Amino acid sequence: MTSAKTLRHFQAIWHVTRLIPEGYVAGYKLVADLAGLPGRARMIGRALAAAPEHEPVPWHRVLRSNGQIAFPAGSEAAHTQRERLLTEGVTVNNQRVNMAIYGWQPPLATLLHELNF
DNA sequence: TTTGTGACCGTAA
DNA sequence: ATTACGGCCACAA
Repeated sequence: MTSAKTLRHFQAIWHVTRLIPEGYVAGYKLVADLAGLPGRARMIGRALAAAPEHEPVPWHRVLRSNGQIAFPAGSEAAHTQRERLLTEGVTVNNQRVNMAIYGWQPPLATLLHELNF
């Protein structure tokens, strides 16, 4: 199973993901950075896939840094993610979201707190 | 143990 | 706009 260390990382990732407001999105890199895992964006997808159901995590608000839905186009997961985003008012064109419009900018206070400054 | 595979990213052609 | 590469690392085989 997952080591204790990995579980702590996953929990940090779930925590950060829950900070993303409804109607906004964030890239895997930003989530990794805020979770204290710089350079380890690949870990985010794994963590979100393993997110507990009873304490929901808004995984659909996490995209590639360029705004693309990471799941293969046409896949079931990509469909679900698009649906959830549209429900929250986030426009999706061609598997892609305009980050300049919907990209979440963490407040400075949040940055300082999450990065332990 | 080693290897291959991702819900990735930045850089450089 | 696209492709290629190297870095990243948990996980399964």
